[in-house]
Amino acid sequence: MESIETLTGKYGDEGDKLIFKILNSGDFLKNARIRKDVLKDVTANNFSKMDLIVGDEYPLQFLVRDNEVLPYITEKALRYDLTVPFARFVVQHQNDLTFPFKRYQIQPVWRADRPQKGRYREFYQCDVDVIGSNSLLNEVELIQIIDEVFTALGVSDFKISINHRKILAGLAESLSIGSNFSDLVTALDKWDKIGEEGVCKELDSKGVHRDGIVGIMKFAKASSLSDIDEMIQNSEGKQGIQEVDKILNDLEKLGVKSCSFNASLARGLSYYTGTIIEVTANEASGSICAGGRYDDLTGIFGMKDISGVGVSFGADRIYDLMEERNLFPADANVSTELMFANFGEAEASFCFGLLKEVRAAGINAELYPDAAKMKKQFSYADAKHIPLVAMVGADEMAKNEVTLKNMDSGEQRTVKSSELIKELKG
RNA sequence: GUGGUUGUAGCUCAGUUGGUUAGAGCACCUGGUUGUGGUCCAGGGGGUCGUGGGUUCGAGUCCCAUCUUCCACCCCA
Repeated sequence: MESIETLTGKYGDEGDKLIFKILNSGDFLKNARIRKDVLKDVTANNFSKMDLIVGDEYPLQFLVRDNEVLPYITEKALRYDLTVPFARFVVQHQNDLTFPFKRYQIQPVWRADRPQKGRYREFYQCDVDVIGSNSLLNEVELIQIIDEVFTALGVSDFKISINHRKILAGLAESLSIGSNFSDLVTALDKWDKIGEEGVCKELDSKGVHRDGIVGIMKFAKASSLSDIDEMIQNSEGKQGIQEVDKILNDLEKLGVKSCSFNASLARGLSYYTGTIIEVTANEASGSICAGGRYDDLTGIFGMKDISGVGVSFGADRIYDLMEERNLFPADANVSTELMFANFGEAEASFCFGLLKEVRAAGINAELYPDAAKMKKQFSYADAKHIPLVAMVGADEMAKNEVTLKNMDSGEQRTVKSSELIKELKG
């Protein structure tokens, strides 16, 4: 949970609407006020939508505008991402941290959106950030992490795209459309989805002039840095090109092949100022990891000249993708390696001693909690894919033995309980 | 936020032009097996048909409202 002012204004206009606001606790209307001049003139006499009146009640929205009352009734919100709260944390604890400061964080975030495929109201982000260093080595390292993660997970066709906000800013300046910069960003980012025609249409509707649109189209179709070099003449844009060039060169030396420059990558979040990164594996389900460099985020909270860069893995989308492609190993849900069957009170307490020893030896084990019928206990072990079941009934207990059953082959044999761990380890 | 869509057993779904006691598969439970699962056989429990109104002799089926689900847009992990 964050103060609402910590979050607003960092994610763009649309982003602000998607922040999950929390109604003040207690008598939340106590301090609510609304200016006279924004009060909608609704009275019983001039109310034009009488059909909307239900009995003696009518919707409050006809009386007040929500954006006018909102500041009075909500002062907290659920975190929209992990980056902005992280920046707030860094500023708050700046005296206790050593810079460059690195951290990872895995937590849920919330979006006040209508859920749909690949989009959740609550989902987990896994963030990795380095704050307090301008070095591009951080970008290189983060991209290397992304490459390693998706390779390890078996997502074979992932693609890492990078671009640079300074290149985009340079483009906007070169084309004299600086005032439409955010329109450029949101439109360009849809290139893969709605194509050239769609992007043109959107830019046109936002009032971008014809020459600007032509320039943007040429830019979006560029496939390499050298293609855009001549389109961008100002120093800011040139710096962006140089930075991306260096990152790509370093990655090549490291043998990372999954990353490439993508002119149409733009990213909507408004706090990015440098490199921007996005990972896709299946275009339909959107990005599964994204991030970038932000120069001013800590500045907003009162700590100047600290640059940070980070990426965020979308855990739920990655999970969906892996589930869809059957990438989870069959033994992923095997947690118990050995189950002691329960034959009754005396046998169970005997097994409890063995259970402690087995666990101390690093083997995940459990004792069935009830002295249920064997059929039920074995069904349980089977359903949970527990590979071994240990049986200690009256006979075994008397002889200090354990009967082990291999659930896969069905074989079973009896060993001395003192040999149990050796048997399991071997 | 805008447009559409869905709702029947724990899950996936049938249910004809409105007509007796709303079905199936899977899952679950019991027994066949007194200390043995994954197969098989026999039997069993479980649904105010999302909710609230209405039309009708009669509503899972038609009408209205409301909630919910999913999808697209916007935007994003």
